[in-house]
Amino acid sequence: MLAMNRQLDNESKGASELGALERQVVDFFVDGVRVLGLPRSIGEIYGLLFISQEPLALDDLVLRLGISKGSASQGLRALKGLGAVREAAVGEERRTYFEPAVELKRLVGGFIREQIRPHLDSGKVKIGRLGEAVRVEGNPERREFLTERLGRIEHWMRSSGRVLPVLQKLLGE
Amino acid sequence: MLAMNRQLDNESKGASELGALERQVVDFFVDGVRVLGLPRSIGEIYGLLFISQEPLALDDLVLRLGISKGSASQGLRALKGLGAVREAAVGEERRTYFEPAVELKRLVGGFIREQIRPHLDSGKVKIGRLGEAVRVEGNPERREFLTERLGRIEHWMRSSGRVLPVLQKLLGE
DNA sequence: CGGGTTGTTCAATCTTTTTTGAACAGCCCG
DNA sequence: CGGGCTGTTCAAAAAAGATTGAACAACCCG
Repeated sequence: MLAMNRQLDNESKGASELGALERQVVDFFVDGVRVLGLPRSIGEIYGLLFISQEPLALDDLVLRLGISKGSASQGLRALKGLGAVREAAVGEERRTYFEPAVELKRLVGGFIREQIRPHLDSGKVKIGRLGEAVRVEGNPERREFLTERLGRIEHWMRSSGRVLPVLQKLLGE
Repeated sequence: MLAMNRQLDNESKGASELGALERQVVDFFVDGVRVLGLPRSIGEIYGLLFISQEPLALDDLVLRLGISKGSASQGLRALKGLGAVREAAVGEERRTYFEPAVELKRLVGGFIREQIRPHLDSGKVKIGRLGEAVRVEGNPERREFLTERLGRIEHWMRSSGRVLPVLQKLLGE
């Protein structure tokens, strides 16, 4: 019944549309996440949560952003995985409400953990395999060159690995 | 005529195909640039240059990677813009040859300059405009909330701006 | 149970981005 | 000039990626 009132309100009063300010904030985050290689819907969801004073449920996102239930569900999952969104403790309702994590440290940490680390790690594996290939290279001059280049990549990866924690620390303030 | 010989050679001897090791390195970079949100062809081009002892010309890339002249041209332009590739001084030939920049510092610097900075800057502009919208918000409680959130974004952006130079320095070794 | 509500999954569809290739601009040299 | 290279541009095609929506699982409560 409560839910129905909410729905009717939204339909009739146009509360489902975003205000100008909300639109701007959402767009800001859409741009933001694009830089990070994440899909638009994720930026929209996070943006709306970010500018909402109250936690929102999946249906709110669907209604106000005009996206599908599927997108909202997947977007929320991804955001939870990144630690960018968490479930909010809201009254006795059955549905779950979400609120944004707003500490830069946490956001950056989640992104590094989910998006950067895995790539660094799989990269290390690939480079390891490459080492084999280089060792069996016949031509000594070529082998020396390859060794140098490969060593350089390894060095890059080590540097990157060392930099990430520093990054997190610096952004933690 | 020379060019024709080259082509015949490539067709007949298969010199145009990548060896196993080259293929692996190219794939490694394809993955790498994808993380950065750059297209596959750019990873291929940089990867092949990286593992080649000699500088390569546009036609070499087309031939060996099996990509179109258009892709090679655009990819090289982007890589030049990033400072990831430079023209190599090669004998008296008319065509221009390219070699990779292999210093992490330079690569990261170029990426920050071309991809990150512009987004940070345009973000700042957008947030500035948002400030206006917040100041005219009628409801004081809402206005206070918005001010807090907006301040948080501004703080994020300042932190990010401060971190970039540190990043570059750390990766410079 | 059974109907209502909340949320998930995934094949099909739509959108966006990348690649292609043909036309062309510029240059060099006979 | 004119023909042969080298490289660029950009509209069209292809590929990659995101979104939709309908089917379905899981729960809750009378």
